[in-house]
Amino acid sequence: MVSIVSVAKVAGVSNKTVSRVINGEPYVTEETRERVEKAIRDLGYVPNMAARLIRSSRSNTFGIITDYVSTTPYSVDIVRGVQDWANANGKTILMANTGGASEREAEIWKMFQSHRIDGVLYVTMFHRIVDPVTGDVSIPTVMINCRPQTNELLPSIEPDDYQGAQDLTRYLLSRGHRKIGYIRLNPILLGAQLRLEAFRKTAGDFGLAESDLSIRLGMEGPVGAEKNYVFAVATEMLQQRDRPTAIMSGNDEMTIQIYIAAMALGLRIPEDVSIVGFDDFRTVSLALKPELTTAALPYYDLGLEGAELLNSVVAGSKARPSSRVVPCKLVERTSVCSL
Amino acid sequence: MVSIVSVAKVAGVSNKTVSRVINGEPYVTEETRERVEKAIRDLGYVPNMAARLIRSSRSNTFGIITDYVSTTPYSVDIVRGVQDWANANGKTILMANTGGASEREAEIWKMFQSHRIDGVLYVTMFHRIVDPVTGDVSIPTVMINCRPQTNELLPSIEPDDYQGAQDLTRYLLSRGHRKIGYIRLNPILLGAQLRLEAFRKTAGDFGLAESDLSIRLGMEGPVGAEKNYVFAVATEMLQQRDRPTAIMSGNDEMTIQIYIAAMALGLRIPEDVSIVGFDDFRTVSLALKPELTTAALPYYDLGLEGAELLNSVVAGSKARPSSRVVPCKLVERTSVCSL
DNA sequence: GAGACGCATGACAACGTCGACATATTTTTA
DNA sequence: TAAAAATATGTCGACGTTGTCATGCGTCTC
Repeated sequence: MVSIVSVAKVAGVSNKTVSRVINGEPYVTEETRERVEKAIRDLGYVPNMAARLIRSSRSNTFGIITDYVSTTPYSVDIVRGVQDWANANGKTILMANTGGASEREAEIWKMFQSHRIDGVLYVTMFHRIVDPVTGDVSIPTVMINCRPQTNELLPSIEPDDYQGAQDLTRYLLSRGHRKIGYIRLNPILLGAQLRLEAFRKTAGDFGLAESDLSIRLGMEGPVGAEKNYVFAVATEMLQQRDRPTAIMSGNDEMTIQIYIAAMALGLRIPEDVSIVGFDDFRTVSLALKPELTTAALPYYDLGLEGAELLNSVVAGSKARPSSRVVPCKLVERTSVCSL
Repeated sequence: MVSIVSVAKVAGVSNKTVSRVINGEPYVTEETRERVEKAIRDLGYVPNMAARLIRSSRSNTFGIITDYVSTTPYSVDIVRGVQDWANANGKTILMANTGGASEREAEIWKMFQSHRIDGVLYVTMFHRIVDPVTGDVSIPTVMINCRPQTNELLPSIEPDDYQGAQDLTRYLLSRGHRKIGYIRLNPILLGAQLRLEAFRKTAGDFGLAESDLSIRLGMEGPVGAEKNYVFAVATEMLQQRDRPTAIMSGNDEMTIQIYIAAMALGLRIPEDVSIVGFDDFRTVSLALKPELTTAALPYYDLGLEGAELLNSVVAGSKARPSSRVVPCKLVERTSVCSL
């Protein structure tokens, strides 16, 4: 493998001078710089990060530790956000995935440490409360899409589920809907509670009675092996004499079943029932006809800002706000009509 | 940072002995071994990979380079497969994502080289023909879900789209369907051609005439900005007097629109139209009611086997078959009826 | 014209680990 | 019981890089 020494030999300078050129340090004549650069090109020299790390003990690498990538397609965008940030800022990304196993998690932290990672992004695929199992390894960490339970507060970045659901509820209210159904997400998800709470509160504040709200559970059970009641629940809800004029759904995925339930009953969307989702999972929200009005979860931004935040934590700026929340954006399409 | 030297000092042995313990080498008394292990635990020592690499020039790291992770939720499972393999075999994974930009791609190869990566997994999110832009960097490489165009044959692993579509077609034929509609994937995808070809050939061999097949284009245009005709095309197809009794869809995602089109016309699935998808993208295939019969793309296995193959390439076993194909599995659910 | 200064370069050590080789101790063998 | 072999441990240097310090040379200042 071609090293700094071979470059130095070819360029007829000391290896330190080559190092200077590589790192753009001052005090190198234009002429030597060119000679060195030519030698680098000719030999196809590429600096060895490992050697660099060993000297400087800064790896310029962040680790991402995720729970269930890809069992769920949702929040992969977080990872993309992180990668784009890393790319733009010359950092490298080491990725590992627990699959939900906590033994595995401790191993990963150890592995990260053995690579002398500068910081860790702890990413969950569902918005939830978790405690990282670090196995007595301590590396600067930022939590994305989740929040630590214990008080050893790690900084975190989360989506604003509450505000998203609030916006959607207000949107429905502003279109004149007064009887609204709500099909709940799996309650083990933090978003489920926040969204429901926002719905209840907003509708209540507006003046709707509990009886105007038809709230039903759509899913429950452990992640990856949920029981799914959505279709049945939606069918039931829409068969009521006094059926809601709009249904709000825990997420976009669930709206597929709501659409189908409605259509099977001969109801038109949105003329007979309006439907809104949550997430803006475009594979679904754009495939449904009429296209789905929903609240976009800011996954990509979560990743981007999480990396940024981690970077500042690593750089030593402390006294950071412990938790930051990123708003959801209402995406208006055509699944809601005005009454 | 605690190093092998500090451990040696605490345990009262030479650093070489510590090294021996860490690497499980023979010729260490049980007693010293225990003393060293205790010191390691007490100090929380973790070996420094960078230093190891610098000595042995084996990084034990694979790089994954992907095009569009997460613009599309499909093939993230490939990545999971790779990660699981890496995990089981003590390898580390460095991930980078081009976003489709080839300048970026060359940078990534350079970055990989600077980390002295052992091998690269070149992963595309759609089955297609590509030429890696390595920028004169050469590292052992395996292509997953794609195949190189030029003759500088890199080993590759691909899904068997042809066989998958063949199985689905046979399945429909065996249920008595004799007029079958087909809504095509975006033709820029390799899978689109293979699947269509298999459909045509299988139906033809069975004895169906071209006129029994109603083949229409569902999508076209550049990835990420496709034009989507599926809903319109499906509606049209189902309004024909002589409409097909079954529709085969380019992928599962498209079937959402087909379901909705059918239901909007008052047709029942599967009594009035049978529908099959492709991919087994479970967010869709399980959410649809009736649940979708489809062919599962072996993404996870692609990743697993790709990593395995790369490993053997790196280890120097050459003369490998240049391209391996992994079969798709037919997943029977309830969206098809027998006539 | 002598010291001070700025620039350009080089020599060398050190980072953490492990391979090659050396040495010390014990066990086996003839 | 001496020589040979096996076991246990240590010394030292090298991997590729960069930080520290030293050196050489030209220019400026008083």
